[in-house]
Amino acid sequence: MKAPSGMAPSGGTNLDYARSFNRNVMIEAVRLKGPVSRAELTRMTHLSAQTVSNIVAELLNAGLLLEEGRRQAKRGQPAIDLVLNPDGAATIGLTVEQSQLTAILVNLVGETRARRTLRLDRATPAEVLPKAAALVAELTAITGSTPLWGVGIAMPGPFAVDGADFSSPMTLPDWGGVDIIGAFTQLLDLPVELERDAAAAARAEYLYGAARQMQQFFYLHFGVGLGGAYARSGHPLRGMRGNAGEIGLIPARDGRPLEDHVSRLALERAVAVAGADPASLADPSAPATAAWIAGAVPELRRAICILENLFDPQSIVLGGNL
Amino acid sequence: MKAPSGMAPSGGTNLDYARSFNRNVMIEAVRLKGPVSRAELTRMTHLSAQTVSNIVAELLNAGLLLEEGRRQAKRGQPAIDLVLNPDGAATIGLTVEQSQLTAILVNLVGETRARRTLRLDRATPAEVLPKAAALVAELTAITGSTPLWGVGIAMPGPFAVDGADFSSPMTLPDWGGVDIIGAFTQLLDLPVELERDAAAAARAEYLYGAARQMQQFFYLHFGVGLGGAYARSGHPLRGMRGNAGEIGLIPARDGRPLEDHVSRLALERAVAVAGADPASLADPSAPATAAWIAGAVPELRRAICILENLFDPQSIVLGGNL
DNA sequence: GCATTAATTCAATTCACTTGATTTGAAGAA
DNA sequence: TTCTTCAAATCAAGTGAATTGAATTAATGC
Repeated sequence: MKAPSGMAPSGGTNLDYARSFNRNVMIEAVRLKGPVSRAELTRMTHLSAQTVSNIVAELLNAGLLLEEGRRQAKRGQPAIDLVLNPDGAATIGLTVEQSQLTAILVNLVGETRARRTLRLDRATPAEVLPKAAALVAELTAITGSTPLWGVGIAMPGPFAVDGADFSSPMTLPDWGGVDIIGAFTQLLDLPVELERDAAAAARAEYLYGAARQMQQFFYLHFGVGLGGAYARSGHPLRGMRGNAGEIGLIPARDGRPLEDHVSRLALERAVAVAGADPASLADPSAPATAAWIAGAVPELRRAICILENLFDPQSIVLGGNL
Repeated sequence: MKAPSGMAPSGGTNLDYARSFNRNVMIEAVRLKGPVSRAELTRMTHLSAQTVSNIVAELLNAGLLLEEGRRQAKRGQPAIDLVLNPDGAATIGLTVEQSQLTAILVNLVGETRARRTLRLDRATPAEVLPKAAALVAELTAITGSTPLWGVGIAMPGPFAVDGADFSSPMTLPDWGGVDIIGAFTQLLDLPVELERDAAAAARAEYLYGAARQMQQFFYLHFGVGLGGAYARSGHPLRGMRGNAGEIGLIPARDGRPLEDHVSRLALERAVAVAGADPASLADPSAPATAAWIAGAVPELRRAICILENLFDPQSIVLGGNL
């Protein structure tokens, strides 16, 4: 076993890699296609029946799969349905925001088993890293004997780019030259993945939400700002610096960032300027809100047209809190 | 050997697939990194030295690689440089345009060894398919004993979409419901790949042109219209229907497609409207041309800004004939 | 009860890659 | 010249993930 786990960018395959690859394929297949039999997995993966049988036995033994009784068949031996064991493994999701830090413990079917939040004075590395370690330790303690696969970190985008004046009001300060993945990996001693908030949300939609089974889609994330991510087979397009999909920063018709027109921050600002009651934000019939919507919709429509042409996605999925 | 060549969308791996995968990796490595030694390939691919040695022997034997003499080293046994055998294999590129059909025979280092062109009355399947078969047969005859890997077909984008009114002046008529790849595969009895013209051009830039070694880039294709493609590891993003990257169709500030402002067709139209000499098209100091440029540049700048934010590419590569 | 059908498993085999030891070819030192 | 050092490349044996082909299991339908 010489190859690093994962696989080098342009590296070759070996038996070890093929092995773990096929285990992943199998787990993914069960996750996506609900209850399936070994025979169905054989047809889906193009592996031999024997191989599927062996791998399934292994995964059952590891507690990742469960047998769910036989199906009523027409002819032949009835199939045995297999499902994911919801608590066969867990992952931790860590969300870093401007003024708070959230950690959730998620099981294999996307259920949140625990949640912890801490307020932050300012989301600097010095403040975030130790607090994150504490939260992760706390959640790890809960897992007990169920294996913990790793930690997924979501941070507001776009990521700062050294040298370039490439930022938005959403970008976290003080993370400029930091090797974020490296820092967290060393700190937590667990596999770590890092995504922009919108990309992380897109993955969640693919795994457990509206975009399940969607081969490819663009996810529009209405948060405080406006983010987005294109995902194929559940993997968000990252781009050179992890900033692909930042639709909030594309120029609107007036040349300002789209985010200035279509986002919660924009709505809040519009309502404040109109001198309206901040409580009326969510009320589409309030005059200030209605006026804002009238202005935002055409901009959004234009943006969606751009997305359709540049990504040709199967679907555009909307999410966030707006 | 049960798995189909290539690999099923979500299929598993087996020894056969790993084998061909590693051969591909090796060829790609030699192609990209110029002359390399077996030892360097070992480090690049993370395979064992023995495996690399075996595969290289195989590829030398197949005539795909050549040994290029020893290198002057400092210590240790000097390395033997390996390079691609330019004529170890060939591929055919087939370009379908509105009124002509072009086939080129390309060797492993991207040199065109032969070119054939036919005029078309109209690029319908009934007219294109037999003529394409004739051209391919003609070029195949030239190859002699060098293996022919397959045919890459480039067609103007966007591809027609059934039902939707999703087309541009560039789209070929009459190809609506046609299974293009299937038709050509059956006709030519060779592996066939199909891309939009811009995507095909992007692949060429990656393989032999300005984007060599570029992990990811957006390619802007100035043809008659305006096309584009985002490519990662040389593979263009295809989208749901192969139409991803169609930047010519995104709305400009006035709501019309960008292509109406930035393209050769737009320039021709502008010059014609101004009543200027069509020959002055290429002269940037001609008044009509200069006026057109002044209008097109800001639109193009906006588009590039959109690309930067949506794809976060390493670079934007320009190509085409403008 | 017996043939039929399909899912699953048993037993033996295959083969791409790895490991560990060895050989090869050159530079540098005695 | 001869020996040592170093790195590249190869030889020979072994590993293990997957495959193949035959056998087993569990239901339906006659």
